[in-house]
Amino acid sequence: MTARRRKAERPGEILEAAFEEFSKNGFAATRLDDIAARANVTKGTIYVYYSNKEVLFETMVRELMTPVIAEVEALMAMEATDAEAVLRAFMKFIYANVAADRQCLELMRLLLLESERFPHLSHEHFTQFVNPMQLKLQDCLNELADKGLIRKAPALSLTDLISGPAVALNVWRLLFPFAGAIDTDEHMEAALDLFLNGLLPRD
Amino acid sequence: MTARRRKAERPGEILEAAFEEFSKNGFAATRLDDIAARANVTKGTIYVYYSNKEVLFETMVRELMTPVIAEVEALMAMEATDAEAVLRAFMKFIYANVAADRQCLELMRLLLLESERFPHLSHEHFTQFVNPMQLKLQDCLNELADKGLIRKAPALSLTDLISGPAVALNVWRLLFPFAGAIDTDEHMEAALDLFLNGLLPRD
DNA sequence: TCTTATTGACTAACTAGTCAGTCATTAATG
DNA sequence: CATTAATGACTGACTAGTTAGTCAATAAGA
Repeated sequence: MTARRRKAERPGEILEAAFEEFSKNGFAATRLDDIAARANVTKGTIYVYYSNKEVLFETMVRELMTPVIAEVEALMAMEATDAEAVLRAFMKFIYANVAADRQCLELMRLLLLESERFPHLSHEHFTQFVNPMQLKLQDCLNELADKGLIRKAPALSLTDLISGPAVALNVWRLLFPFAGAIDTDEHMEAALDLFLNGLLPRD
Repeated sequence: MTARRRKAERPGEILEAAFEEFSKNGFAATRLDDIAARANVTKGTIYVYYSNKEVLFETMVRELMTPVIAEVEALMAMEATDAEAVLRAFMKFIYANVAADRQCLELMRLLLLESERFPHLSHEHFTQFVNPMQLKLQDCLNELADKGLIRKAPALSLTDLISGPAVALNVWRLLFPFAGAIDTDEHMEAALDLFLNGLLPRD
């Protein structure tokens, strides 16, 4: 491995190690020496690439947020012609970006955890990801309701209900990792069916 | 204020202060001196009542959990004779214990936050509160389905979907306190209607 | 040889936990 | 009732340990 190659890879390796350590212990309880050890460097090296602990943390969290934000664009093309299709697309998107892998999981934990120290991180996440999606979903639901394709239910004004199952699944996994694994697709299909048809019998 | 009266009130005052500081900064980033200052004592006094920082934290969290656990008993008497009544009772209970006040809110944040350092706390919360409730809800849903009062939907095997809205509301408030306030009752009624009737039009 | 990534020993600051001492209150004594 | 002794809640200065951040020295590649 040449020195140049190492230099190109170091920042990523350090971010990876930082993710593991920060998501295990949170910002304050994580030692830079531990991150360094996990990345197979020493603390000094970290300071070559990141000016301090806070910058390292923020960079790491932003790294987690990037792929999420990129996908929002695609969703904006959605047309409200079929209730199930719209709902399925949104829920797929939400599950994929909230409850899909450990990185999503830990992103939420970190945002919750450090919202006091890094308030602008959750604010960014809101303006770049959550809010645009909610607004688009609101539009679609309104349009579907106007066309008579869905009921004019009180839930229509609370779009967060649609993302509820994915968020709750995430929290469940974070809080109770010892409880059995839940299949993400099954969870989503169940939620979708519940939202479309409700529990009361249909004739 | 006599010395004896002070002695009776100190532990509670310290717990109160500990709640404020810990929920603001988490375990590691909270200074005992700050807790002491908030409780209008000095650090030494804290050690008169609590043997160390971890014990103080655990005592404080358990204090938050007690009222929640006490209420579970009442729910166990529920009979599955009416779908809406059952669902409303459960959701009322869940919203009341998950999203009602700041203490519920912060309890969840703290459990999420410190699940690595204090795993037995979330485990306790699970066995004493979450799991009993889920089992009871499962029973009720099964019975309602057997009686034909609700559809045999896939959601029936995923009882966490029912608590989803309350959990999601909680997360929403923790993550995005800057977003406008959401009325808890309205939220619950919307969720209830969504769960019972679904979005698709009914004839 | 020269450049540059990396090291690791160092410091400066911070904080959990300790403990000898203070002082207001209460109880005992004359 | 007045004085003294005992109590125990509380203090705050101190120690010991930890960790973010620095920088002169080193080693490895070009």
